[in-house]
Parts: sequence; C-alpha cells; structure tokens
Amino acid sequence: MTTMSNRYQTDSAKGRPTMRHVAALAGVGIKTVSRVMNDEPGVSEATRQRVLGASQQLNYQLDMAAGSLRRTGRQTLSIGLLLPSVANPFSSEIHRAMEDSLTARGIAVFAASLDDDPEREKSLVAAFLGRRVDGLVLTPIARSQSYAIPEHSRDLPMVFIDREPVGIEADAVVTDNAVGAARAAAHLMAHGHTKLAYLGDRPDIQTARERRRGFIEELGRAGQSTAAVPVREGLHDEESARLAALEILTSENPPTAIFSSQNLITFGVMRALKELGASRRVALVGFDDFTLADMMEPGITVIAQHPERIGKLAAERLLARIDGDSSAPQTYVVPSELIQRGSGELPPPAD
Amino acid sequence: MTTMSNRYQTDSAKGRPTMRHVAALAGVGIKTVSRVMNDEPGVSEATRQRVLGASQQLNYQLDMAAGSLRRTGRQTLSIGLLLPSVANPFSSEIHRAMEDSLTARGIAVFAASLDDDPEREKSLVAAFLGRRVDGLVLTPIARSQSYAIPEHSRDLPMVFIDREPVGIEADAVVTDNAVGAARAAAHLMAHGHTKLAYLGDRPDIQTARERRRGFIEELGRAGQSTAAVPVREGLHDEESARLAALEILTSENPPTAIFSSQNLITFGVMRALKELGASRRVALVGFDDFTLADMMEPGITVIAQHPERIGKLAAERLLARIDGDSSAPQTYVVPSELIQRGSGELPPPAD
DNA sequence: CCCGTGCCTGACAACGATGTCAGGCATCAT
DNA sequence: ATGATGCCTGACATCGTTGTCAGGCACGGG
Repeated sequence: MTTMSNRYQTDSAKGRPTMRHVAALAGVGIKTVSRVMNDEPGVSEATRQRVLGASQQLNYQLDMAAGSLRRTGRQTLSIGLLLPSVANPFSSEIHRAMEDSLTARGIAVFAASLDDDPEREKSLVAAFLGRRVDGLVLTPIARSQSYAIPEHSRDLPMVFIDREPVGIEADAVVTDNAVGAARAAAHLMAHGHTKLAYLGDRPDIQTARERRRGFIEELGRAGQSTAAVPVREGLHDEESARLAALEILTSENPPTAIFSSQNLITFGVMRALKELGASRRVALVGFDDFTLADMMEPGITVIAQHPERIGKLAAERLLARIDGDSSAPQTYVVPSELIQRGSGELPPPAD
Repeated sequence: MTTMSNRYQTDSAKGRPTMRHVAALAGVGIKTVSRVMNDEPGVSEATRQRVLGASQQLNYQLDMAAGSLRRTGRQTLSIGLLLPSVANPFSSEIHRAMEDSLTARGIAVFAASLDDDPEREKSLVAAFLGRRVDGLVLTPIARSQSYAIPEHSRDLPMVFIDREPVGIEADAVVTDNAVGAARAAAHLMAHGHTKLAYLGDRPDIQTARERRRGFIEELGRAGQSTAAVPVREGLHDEESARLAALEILTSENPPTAIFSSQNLITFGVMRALKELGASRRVALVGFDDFTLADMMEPGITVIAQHPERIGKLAAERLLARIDGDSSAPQTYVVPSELIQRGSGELPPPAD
C-alpha cells in the first residue's frame, strides 16, 4: 500500500479521479502530479514512480480541456474537418490521408458533412470554433467565406480543399480541374473524335465550372467550333445524368465521345450506354477515378484526382500554420492524371 | 456607441474576446453575459439586446470547454468514433448515419481509423477519454476490451459496432453474419449447386468466423459433407483473394459456386473469374454490397449489410445511454439482405 | 408609510489543470 | 562553520465559464 496523506479532501465517491486524488494517494503536491503527467523535468525518480503508481491505481487520465485552459499557447490538439459528406469516397480518402499526418502529432479530428448546405457550413464552423479547434480544413460551399475573416485574422489556421474560398485570403489545396478536363478533350480528339459532348455538374460549383472551361477551351484550341458542342449541365446525380445521356445519344447528330465531369455523372452515362448497347461504340472519359473502373466492359478511362495527396498536403499546410508559418496564403495545385482503360481509346465509328 | 464601463480590465489586445470583454462593452456583469449566451431566463429584454450587440461587435464565441468544466453534468457534446478506416465505404456510411443523428443534438464527432491495430485501439480510446468525450462508439479490434471497464463503469456510454466486444458487457450493434452467410449457401444450393467453396477473411476476426460458421452449418443442414468443402481463409486483400480463387478454380475438382465473405475478397474472385473467362460459368455470392455491383457482367449477387441502419441504431443507443438509460447492455442485430443480380443465380454446368 | 414579494443583477467560489515563485534541503567551495 | 548553488517540491493565482447566493429595486397590499 502506498503512503496516504490527508492534505486534500478526496471523497473517493464515484466520479472520475482528478489530480488531487492522485496527489493525495501518492502523498505529494498536485503540481508534482502535473509535472509527472506531462513529463516535465525536475522530479526525482522515486517520486515519479510513486505518482505513476497512484495514477494507475486510480486509472487517472489527464483532462486535456482543463489543461489547455491554462496552458500557454492554449492548444486543444484537435482540428475541424468539413467535407461534402464523410461518406463520399473522394472526401473520405482525403480525410484518411489527413488523419495519418495529424494523429502522428497527437491531433484529433472532428469530421462533419456539409451536404451542399451553406447554412450548415456556417453553423458547423461555429460549432467547431466553440470547441476551440486549433485549425479548420474545409470544402467551401457558401457563396463567400468572409464570415470567417474575424477568426482567421485571430490566427486560426484555415486550409480550404477542393475549391478555393471566396472573400477571404487563405491557403487552398485543389486539383488542376481545367487542365485535367483539357487533357480529357485532347485525349479524345487524339483518338479521332470530333463530335464531343460535355455532361457536367451544377455550374454554381467552382470545380464544375473549371472543368467545363478547360474542356471547352481545349476544343477551341483544336479549332473546333465550341458553340456546336452539346453541353448539359446541372446534373447532380446518377439518374439525371443517365437521362441526359440518353437524350443526347439518341438525338439527331449524336456525339461519338462523351466527357463526364464527375463520378456520379460517369455512372449515369455508363448506364445509358449499356442500355443502348453502345458501351463499345461511344468513347467515354470521366473525371474522378472509382473502384472497379478497370473491371467494366470496357474499362473506364478517367481523369483521376489524388485525394490522398490533397489530404496530405492540406494537413502539412495546416500544421505549418499551426507551427507559426505566417507567409502569404497560397493555392496549391495537385495534378490530376489520365488513366487509360479502354473507354477513352475507342475510335469513332468508321462510317 | 454603447455604454462603456471600466469594471473589468479589457486590454483589447488581439486574442479571442472572453465574457469579460463582452461584459465590459455592454456595461453589465459577466454572469449576465453568461445568462444571455445560454438563453437562461431572468434577463430583461433591454439588457439582453445590449449584451447581444456587444457580443456580435466583438465576434464573441462561447468557450464550450471552459463551460463544461464548471457546468453540472459536465458534457462536452462530443463523442469518439473508432472505425477500421474512415476511408472504408462500409465504415464511412455508418459514420454518416451516426453523424445525422448526433448533429441534430449538437454533438460533434471525433473520428479515427484503427487499421486492425490493437495498440491503436487502446491509444485512441485513451486520446478520446482525455478529451472527455460523452461517449464512445467503436469497432473492437483488440483481443479484449476489458481495458475499458474502469471508464465504462464510471458511466461512460459505449456502443460497439460490427463486432461484439470481449471481456466487457456493453451494447453492440451487429449484422446477422451467420444468418446472412447461411442464406448465401442456401441460395446457391437452391440453384442446383453441390460443389461450393468458401473464401474468407482472417479467422481472428469475429465477423469472418461467424460468416464461415453460418455458411458451413447451412451446408451441413442440407446434408452436404462439410469436410470436403474447399475453405480458404486468411485472405485480407484483393490480391490474395484473386490468387486463392485462381488456385481453387484450376484445381482438379473445381467448385461450381463460390461464396466470398467480404468486399475485397469478392473483388479478387471477380478478377480471377474474368481472367479465366469463367464469369458466366461459376456462380458467385459475395458478402457486402458495393457500388456498381449491378453494372458488372453478370451483375454480382450479394448479401448486403445495412450500414446506415447500423449507424442510426448505434447512435440511438448511445444517446439513450447518455440520457441515462441504465438497462442491461444488449446486442442488437441488423438483418442482412440477399440481393439477386445474376452471378448468384447461374446454374451449375449441365455436364 | 412599511414590508413582503418578485424580478434582475453581479460578486464570488469553483471546475481541473498549469505557470510562477518561493522555500527546504543537500552539496560544495571557501 | 558559512554562504552559495542546485535540485525538488508545493502554495497560490489563474485560465473562461457556470452555480450559488445575496442585494437592489419596483410594486402592491395592509
């Protein structure tokens, strides 16, 4: 049994033990317990062992919240991550990559889904601020992020991912959307296509606009009349994309190649092609890679983004800011990659 | 301009404003600010407006951590969620469903990945406890969860998902693994198969064991000699599953139907079948549904789990415990569902 | 006119920890 | 022996907030 002291009151009722309980059991002062728990120097080995013993006996666990209240620097070792949805594969890979960099530093991650709702963005940011996170990583949805200016200028590190913020100057990590879309256009034209179509997401989404711009501009560079290109936008799910694709493919002068600007749209197009038995006749390049793309018939050629690199880079930037980096905010671009799997290399019909 | 009082020192330096700053600006006591921020009664409308004005002018935000330090009940309105990986689609759908139930109550979610590492399980639990989460939801990996007994008996709500815990009595939400696997076996036999094979994950994983048991027992019930069934276990990724499938399918007396106990294994088997050109000759039922399963040739028949129901139920149980439910811990079973898509309905070769 | 009754309001202690600082005790050089 | 020098150690104030409690004020009944 360890020495017992009555310096502190320690009704060992039921609640969680505090430093006072440990101190009492070990027969030392509370500050000494603090020193031991935080691995601070200046404690004799004998005392250290006594404290460690007592803390284990009581199953004591340091209260980080209380600690960071007083601690200089006042870090909570937690950050907030706002994604379109934690269940979205692209988002969750970013999440994973960030987690790997952050847990190495003992930082925990609050994750939340935005669901394209600007109000949710604001209220979730507020919720995380109330929890005094050390930093924020978010995919901006709201028209402007100026609401966050006060916090950001109070030195709260913020990194935007996937899309650049509006109305605030902060770091951002994005894919080269326009370049990737242009590469898709060039690839299809290199395989002989002249009648291309573009199926895209809602144009109020920055990345969708960029992809469209890149695609159209590349056609222009190649001397195509960009006015004649069938462009269908505002597609936000698989079903609307399927219908749009069916309509275009059964029109009078159907395209011989399709570029779809996003995962779900690609799926919709794939379904339409399958229904029409045209999977091997109409070329397809989709933005975003996906599981089993190589197992389709034919394999689906895609412009792959690199969520793991985006996540890693975002985490690095955030940590740098947390560590005091105060250089000018910057946008980091992660290159996309064309992966050939068959659907994008189909030639136009001989006709 | 609002009344100014010098009751408190308010070097409006740079840091975040506190209640004292708001109180000073509004010319009221700090406790009154607290009352307003927490929507407590007993504040005149005039005072309320003054405080609200001051708090907005300063961009004041309540510090939840400091608050819950003193507040009776001491809730942090945050919980910890430990998943195999946040990037795993099954896990992330559970995550999403839980989030929906929890944010409605203003509860934020710490999410983390375990990567099958028992040590990580323990250290992440500790990390979350140090942040004083109001509850914990986790997929157990370690051989036993008895390390959590002290906390659990201190009334920390805990709900285990996907697998039942060992060495501790706590709520759990799981899929009917054995029943689902049995259903797969029955389905294949109903379609005339007598030579079935089982490809499964590492047997130290509870769900893998259950699925195997259910599958084998069903064969036994049907009068099959269960000893002769090819069983390949310890497959934990796509590649090892592909190799195992190739080996079994090219053996002397190959099975006419395969049951794969998990997502990645199903993918491996699909690849092997494709390589052998046997996709339409060998029947396949996989545990776990996946995106585009219906777009394969043939569509893949699966035993689908319902992650969204698991997540919702787990969140409900956790909230009930947080609200004081102290009934005996219980295991909740969420039924799986057989989804026919073609691969599981292929008949055995006429031979 | 006095006192009880509400309604608002703020001073103060406390939550669990850490920063500061001073004190106790050996050790060591003078 | 004496003072200087370190090494350990703990008392105390403090972080930002909430619970407690007492005080001030207006109002109404006796």
